[in-house]
Amino acid sequence: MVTQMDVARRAGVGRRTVSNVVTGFPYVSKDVRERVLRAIEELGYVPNRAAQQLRTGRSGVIALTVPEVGVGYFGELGNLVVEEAAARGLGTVVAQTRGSREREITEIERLLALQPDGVIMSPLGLTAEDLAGVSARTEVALIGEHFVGSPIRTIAIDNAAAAGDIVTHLVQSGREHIAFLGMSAASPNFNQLRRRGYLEALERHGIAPVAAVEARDFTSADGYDAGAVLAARLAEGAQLDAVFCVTDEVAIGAMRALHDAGLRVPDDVAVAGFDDIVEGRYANPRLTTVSPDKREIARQAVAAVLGEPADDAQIAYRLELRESTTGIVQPA
Amino acid sequence: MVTQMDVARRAGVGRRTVSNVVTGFPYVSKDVRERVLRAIEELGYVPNRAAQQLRTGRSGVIALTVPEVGVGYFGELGNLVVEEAAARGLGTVVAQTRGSREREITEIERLLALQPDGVIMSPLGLTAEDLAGVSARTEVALIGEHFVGSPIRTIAIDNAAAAGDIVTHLVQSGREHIAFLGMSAASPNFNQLRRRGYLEALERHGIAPVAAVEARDFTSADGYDAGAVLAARLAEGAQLDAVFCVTDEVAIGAMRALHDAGLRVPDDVAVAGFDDIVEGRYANPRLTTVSPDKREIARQAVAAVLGEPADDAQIAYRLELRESTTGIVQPA
DNA sequence: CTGAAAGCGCTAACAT
DNA sequence: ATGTTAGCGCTTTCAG
Repeated sequence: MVTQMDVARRAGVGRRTVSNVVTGFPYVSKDVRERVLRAIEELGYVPNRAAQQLRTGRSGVIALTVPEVGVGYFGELGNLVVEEAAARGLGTVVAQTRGSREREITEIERLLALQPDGVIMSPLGLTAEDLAGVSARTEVALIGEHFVGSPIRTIAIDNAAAAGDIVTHLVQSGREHIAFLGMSAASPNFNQLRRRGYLEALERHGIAPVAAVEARDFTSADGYDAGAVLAARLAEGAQLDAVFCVTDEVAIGAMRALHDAGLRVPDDVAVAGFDDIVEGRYANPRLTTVSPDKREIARQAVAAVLGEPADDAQIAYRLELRESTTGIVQPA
Repeated sequence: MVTQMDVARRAGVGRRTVSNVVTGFPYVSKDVRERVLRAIEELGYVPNRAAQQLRTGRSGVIALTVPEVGVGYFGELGNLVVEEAAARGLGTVVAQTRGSREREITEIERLLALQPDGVIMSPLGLTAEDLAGVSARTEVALIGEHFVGSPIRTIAIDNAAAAGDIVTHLVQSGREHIAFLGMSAASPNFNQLRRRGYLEALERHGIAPVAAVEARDFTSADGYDAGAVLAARLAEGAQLDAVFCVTDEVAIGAMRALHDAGLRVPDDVAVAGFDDIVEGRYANPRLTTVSPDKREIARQAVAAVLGEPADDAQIAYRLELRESTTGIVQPA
């Protein structure tokens, strides 16, 4: 193994200087820095993480749990977190929890065993108590939804407000029979917030909600099934001209079901989603959705978990009004 | 932070003794061991990984790259590797490569930055040269397919032989027009091996291959599309009574397409897959497949990457003859 | 069976 | 701007 000392000898400098170069300490003459860099290159020196960690007390690794890795909203967010961490010279270890409390707990334990500097979570099944237990052991930041009453730092948009905005958009485009397509009351918090935003917005506009259609979960398949139910009700004469889906994936499934039932989106039924996943941008028709500033969420989550002072409490979002509600095709 | 010294003081023993207890050194009196354990418990002592690593030179972490995590064959295998490693007290960091060489390289770099004790890979796009580069930097074991001409330790079944066995099963159940459904020649090695096994078996039985149908990739969607092509050919009068699919996922998609086209499996067309993923066991009809001993693959891969002496070179497999080729329903 | 002590490779306080 | 040095927490040789 090549050590700092070897590099120092090769470059004809002190060990301290090598450390300075490696850690980016400013006061090193250009000439010396280059000599050191060359020696590092020639020797193939790689700093020993264990030694760094022992010395600094930081492992340079953060942990991340998401329900699904590499797919949909959390997949995109996860990649951004990994990128953001990498940009700060941090490694990221990721675990996929599938949203069940049990798996969330076992995966967290696995991650904690690696003694990361902090963990970013998108818990779906964990209780406030579980979270308190974890945050007693390491730095924690939550993304995606606020845990009511939890003191843990949380990075999220205002889900209810965003849901309200998109419902308002539907109303203003002349829709009058707007259904919510999501999970039931006993669902993750974000689902409830989005549903509440939907209900409150309708109330503000003096419009009665259409009987809700329940999705089992948040996959496209669930959206498809629920969309099929919706189509059947329409065929039976129910009034319906718009659907607000709890996530883009559900919306994409629902659009497919409506299409299969011979309905046109948005001519017969407008469809809106939430999260702005890439699949929605390339769906046919392109999906109207709420677009949270994911990069900013990732940035703040990493900052939060490193104990950096809080930025803004709330993350920005904007409406992406696309073909599935407007009928207007725009380039992706 | 609670250190070994704290525990030693609390238990009224030397530091060495604490270390002995923690590392499972045998010669510690039962009495002392219990005192130490109690002190550890009371103080909430957790050994510092960085210090351990610095001392022993081992990080206690292995890395794993798979094309997809948590889904299908590699998902199941990945979970088994994680389990196997955990049983040995090792952590596992996993990266998903999606099978492209580019992603494989970036993900490997990310993992290597964590300085794991070794890496287990299922490379799909890497060249032998890439692999040599990685194995120069750390212990490497390959799973899933043999890289021809690579000296790197590989854990795999005999893909060609297994493919031959399953084709022989099809022939012996009276099928005469057997198609291969997989990728083209310019495909990952395992695809080529399975295809070759198929061709050689047919030749042995004196049966001409049916014009191959090409799948774009190894997803169920690809299988569905290819299956639809097959169904169309059949409708046009082509001779076909069996399909051997390169993977279970492709087979499941193909079965769905055949079903949608009004064909019965296995009455009209028998379908066989490869890998024995759980979805196949619950598919309708249940899928005949080659079942590699995944647990053993995981075990040997972990052993190999830790530099333990080689076990058996070749992993066992067996044929799972199920409804999709036999017509006989058996409990899953 | 247990204690003393060396030292893994690195960073940072201190000195120059 | 660069050199000297202590010590992070642990495992392990060497003595007892």
